[in-house]
Amino acid sequence: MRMPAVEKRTEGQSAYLRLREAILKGELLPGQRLVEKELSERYGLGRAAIRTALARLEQEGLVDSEPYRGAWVRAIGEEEALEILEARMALECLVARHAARKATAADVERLRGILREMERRLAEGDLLGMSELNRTLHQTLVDIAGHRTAARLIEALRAQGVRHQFRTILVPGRAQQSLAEHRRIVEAVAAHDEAEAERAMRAHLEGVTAALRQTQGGLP
Amino acid sequence: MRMPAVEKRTEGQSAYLRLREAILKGELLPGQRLVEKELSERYGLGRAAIRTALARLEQEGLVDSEPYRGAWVRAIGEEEALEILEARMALECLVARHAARKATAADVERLRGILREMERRLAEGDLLGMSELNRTLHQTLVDIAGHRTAARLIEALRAQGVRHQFRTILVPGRAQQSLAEHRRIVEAVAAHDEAEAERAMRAHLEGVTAALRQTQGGLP
DNA sequence: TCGGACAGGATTGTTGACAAAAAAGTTGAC
DNA sequence: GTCAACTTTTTTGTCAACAATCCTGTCCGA
Repeated sequence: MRMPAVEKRTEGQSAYLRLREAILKGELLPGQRLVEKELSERYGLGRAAIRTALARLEQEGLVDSEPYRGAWVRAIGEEEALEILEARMALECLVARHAARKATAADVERLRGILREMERRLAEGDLLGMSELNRTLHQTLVDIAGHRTAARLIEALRAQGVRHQFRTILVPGRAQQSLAEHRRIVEAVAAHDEAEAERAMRAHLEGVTAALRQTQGGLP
Repeated sequence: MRMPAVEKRTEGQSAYLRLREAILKGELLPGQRLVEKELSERYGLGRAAIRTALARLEQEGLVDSEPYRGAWVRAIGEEEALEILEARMALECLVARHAARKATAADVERLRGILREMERRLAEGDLLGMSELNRTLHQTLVDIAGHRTAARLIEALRAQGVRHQFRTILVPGRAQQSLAEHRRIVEAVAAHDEAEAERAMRAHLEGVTAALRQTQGGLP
């Protein structure tokens, strides 16, 4: 599904993007029923488009459905959230290796720029900004790696795990630690050291996992 | 999408399963146009069901489409085939570790049973049977691991890579090597040795990768 | 009081028609 | 023969209506 600029989108494409975003942003909550007629009215799109979008979102793991009983936002439990992190770890280590192999000087500059911005945000106490840059840094590594298959899988996992991961930013000291971990990854990539890049990525995601375990039971 | 027994399926579910199978089996070829009306007539299903199935298959990576221009079976090139193997390697190593941690005596017996059957097939020169048992063994490891997220991802990757992997069975000596590699995995799982299970799985999939490189350019 | 039967309403699944867009074919000028 | 403009055909995208199924509430009998 090639995704054109806004003006040229089909209703089906708009429906998919808007519902996906609503789920990722928490406007549509885990367990919430997704009634076609209601969504159709809310988003001003036809029912056929909504149905198609729901099918797509279901394949992506964000929605569950049953014949004649409808669809709902899939709830990701604690156990699955950890599974998602483990799968991400496996794939992001692969990406880190590839990025270390392929990074150009410009790529490294870009990564270091993001690190500097992260430092700035941390100094301002802007945890949300940090979280957003965290994502930007990971996405940049994926871009540098140029491993499309891993990129696709990581994006789907990120979408599924986003609600759980969000809360790790509230763990005291996690932001500082995260910055140090990211710096280690970037320096390994800059040095074209594949094994160190993998170890650094693994350590980082183990830190995320630990933070997640620390916040278990406390969904915002 | 809970998948009920045949009698209770919606047309949408039937369409998805039948089209998916047709793609995996090579009845619908890479690059082939998937025209809704034609598929509707061929499979005796409504156009709406076909549309929904195509959307699902597209999310799964088996189909590509463009607005107003239709859908086609996605062609997986050599480079992507290797990417798929790399991503599988990352995830199947994770699975091997989990299987090594969790395997019961009954699980190990089951794995050894599959190995014995593979030996039988190899002795008979039945490469197709070997290939099928190869898949059974991997699936059994995934079952033992009980890591649903990895299972889902591996299944999608398998579906995408199946056409390329199929030709590795024709590489001289690959079947014998594969059996030895599988045996090493099973024994590591039996010994609850996570690190060895991971190493054995990595070595196995590296063997698959090497076989694939050996056959490059020669799609059947 | 409790459980089963039934009706009505809500929602999903399907169908067929029409709108919109792209692909293919035709025609005429150079 | 080539190319551009135009027309026709094919196919996808959308819509509204109807069919099918499930859920909920009510009623009645044991």
